[in-house]
This record gives sequence, structure tokens and C-alpha cells, in this order.
Amino acid sequence: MLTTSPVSRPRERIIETASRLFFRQGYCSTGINQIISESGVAKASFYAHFPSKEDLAIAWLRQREELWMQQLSERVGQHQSAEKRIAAMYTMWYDQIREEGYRGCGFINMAGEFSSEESPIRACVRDHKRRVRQFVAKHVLDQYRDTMTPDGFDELVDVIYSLFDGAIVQAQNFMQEWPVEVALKASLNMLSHERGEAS
Amino acid sequence: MLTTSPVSRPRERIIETASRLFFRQGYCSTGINQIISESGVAKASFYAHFPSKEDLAIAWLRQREELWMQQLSERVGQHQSAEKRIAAMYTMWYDQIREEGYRGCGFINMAGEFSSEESPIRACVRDHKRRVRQFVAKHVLDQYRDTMTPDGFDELVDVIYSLFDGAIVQAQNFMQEWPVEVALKASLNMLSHERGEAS
DNA sequence: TACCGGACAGACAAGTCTGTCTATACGATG
DNA sequence: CATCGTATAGACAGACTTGTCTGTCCGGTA
Repeated sequence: MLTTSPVSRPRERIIETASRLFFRQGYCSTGINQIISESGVAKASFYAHFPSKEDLAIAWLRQREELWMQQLSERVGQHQSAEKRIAAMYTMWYDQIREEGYRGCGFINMAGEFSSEESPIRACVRDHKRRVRQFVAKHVLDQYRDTMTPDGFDELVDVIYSLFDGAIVQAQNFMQEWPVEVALKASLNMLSHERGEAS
Repeated sequence: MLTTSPVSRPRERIIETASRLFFRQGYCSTGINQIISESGVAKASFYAHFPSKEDLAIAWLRQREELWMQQLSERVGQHQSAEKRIAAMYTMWYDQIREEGYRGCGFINMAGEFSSEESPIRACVRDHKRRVRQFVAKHVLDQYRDTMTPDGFDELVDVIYSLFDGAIVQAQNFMQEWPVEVALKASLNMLSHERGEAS
């Protein structure tokens, strides 16, 4: 009863397929029919697991959030200094950009398709971005916290994070790597200035 | 013959309506039927002016580009120093965010809905972003060009511009003004460091 | 008056979309 | 063996999509 299926249960297959299609093609441009046919699942099975297409999208974003934060923790956790940790963050994207068909940040793209602020999708995206920002504050830049005022520290985090998101969007736009390289370099520069070093 | 209509010709009305709807609701979520009904134009008239929905979107982006660069020039041109000019750029967005239903950058949102790099829409967006970057280099930060190496100057422009786009996206996400304020502050800080001042 | 470009209204084609439904099959448990 | 949960396939409804086409009307020009 607990182990109904051996290889991959329908729900997993659906989310896996949706993950690929929603990310690559966008939410509106991806139909339920394509999802069920490519995941090899009956339509009735689909609607048994997900009440609607939007619910699937939410499930996908939640899973993506989980995987993303996990990977971020792993990569950042391997380093001690704020500088190397920031570099580790950017390396994550650097690897993604080099992949075929880079599509930027899945969360940002989804937010663009849902105009209503009150949409649960938008809430997912907000939560994600908030969590990443908190991660940067707690696990990347933490060693700077006590070297400055609380407001100054918050601003530092905001800037580092805005620059990060800006680089992701620019890289998506131009389909090139330089925005990420430049943003990393600038972030490290900002930190060295915070430490009071001359440029 | 040349002045066929007194108030507003169909083509203008269509683009005006499309501008509002594409921006507010997104491209995929806006149907031709809504556009023609809200602009008070017959469907046949619509297809007489635009071969397809995508062509309308391109026309809209081109017009938006025009208006945007015009407004940018006007606002930035009123100031002399790089610092005040950057502030003028951010003020443009600051005003937009305060409006009802802020939706971020129309170009970035459109790019998110068109996954293919080769899409003419994507080309429009790339052109726009390239032009804004050039504008920043030529008309905003120009006075810094000779104070540093060419590569250093290019990087400065890229960072300032990435930070700008990052702030726009963050503001759209959180529907708040602080990303713009913080990014402006950080940009000015970066410039003061470039001038070799202590923080 | 006759004509003609352009705009109008709206039916229509052909396909897509989400979501529901029926009917069938299969494996585990009672 | 019977039952139940979960999967399958696929028809179907109903709304919506883009785009075409027919026919009407009106204002300016020859």
C-alpha cells in the first residue's frame, strides 16, 4: 500500500515534466495536454493529483524552492569567508547559463505571467525571494553584520541581492555570461570597501 | 485623404489599448478579441493594420522604446553631474512604482513569455536594453570615462545598469519602493569610491 | 452621380484550452 | 473470490484562441 509503484509514481512524473516545460516554455504556453502526454499519465490521473493547472504550478515552485535552497546551502556551506560564499552563489548561475536553453530565474518568469499581486503564484515567488535574501544575510554576509549598523547591514544585503537578480535577468536577456562575472566582481569590490580597504 | 479621421485613427487606438493590456495582463493572457473590443475596432480592421498578434506586440514595443528613451533623455538632460543624472533615472521608476498596478519592466516581462532566443520579440528587448546601456555610458556616466581604463569604465556601466534592472525586478516582486532607493544609494556610493573618496 | 478606400459588424473555421466523465485494467488486501 | 484504490485510455463539453471572410456603410474624390 505504501509502495504502490516501483519506478516513478505518476505524481513525480507530472511534476518532473511540468518542471521542464513550465521553465522552458512558460506557464501560459504550456498546456495540460502536453504535460500529461509527455509524462505518460492519463488526464484523469492528473486531475486526481492536482485540482488545477495552477495547483501544479504551485507544487512545482515549492519543489523548486526546496531543491534550490538545498543546493545553495551545500555550495555556500563549503566555504568560510563571505567573499568565497558569494562566489559560490554566482557559480551556481554560471553553471546554469552554460547549459543549453538558459531561461533565467523560473520564479521571476512566473511572476511576470501572473499580473495579480494576490495570486498564490506571486506569493510563492515573494516567499522564495524573501528566503534567499534571508539566506544571504544569515549565511553569506553574516560576518559583516557586526562591523556596521543594522540598517547599513540590511542595505548591504539588499544591494548584493539586487545586483544578483539583476545579473540573472541581464544574462537571460543577452544570453551571455558577462553580467554574472561583472556582478560578482562588483559585489566583492563592495565588500572590500566595507572593510575600509582602498580600491 | 490624408486626414481620414479626426479624433484617433484605428491604428493608434489599437496600439494604445494593446499597450495597456499587454503591459498589465501580459501577452499570452491578452486575447485579440479583448483588444479589438476595448479599442472599438472591427476585427477586419485590426488584421488590416497588423498581420498578426505578434506583429502588434512588436509595434507596441517599438513605440514604447521610443517614448521611454525620449522621457529618459528629457529627464536626464536636465542635470549635469553623473550623480544627479543617475538619480533622475531612478526617479523615473520611483514615479512608476507609486502608480496603481505597477508591473515592472514591460520588456523584461515580454522576454519572459517568449522562450525562443530567436523570436523577434526577444530581439526588440535586447535592442532596448542595449540602447539603455549605451545611453548610460554616453549620457549618464560619461564624465567618468576618462578617469579610468576603458575596461574599467565598461564594467562600471554594466554594474550600474545591472543594479538598475535588479532594483526594478525586486520592486515588482515585493511591490515596494525600497529596492529602488537602495540601488540608487549604492550606485552613488560606487561612484564616490571611483572618485577615490573615503566612505 | 459614380466610385473607392477604409472602417464597421459579426459569422465562421479550425484548432486549442481546461476540466469532467465513462469505462477498463491491475495489483494488493480482506 | 470479492473489493477497493489507483492507474489507464480517451471521448466529451464548453469556452476560448487566432485568423478569415462576407457584407454593409460612409465620407472624400473624380
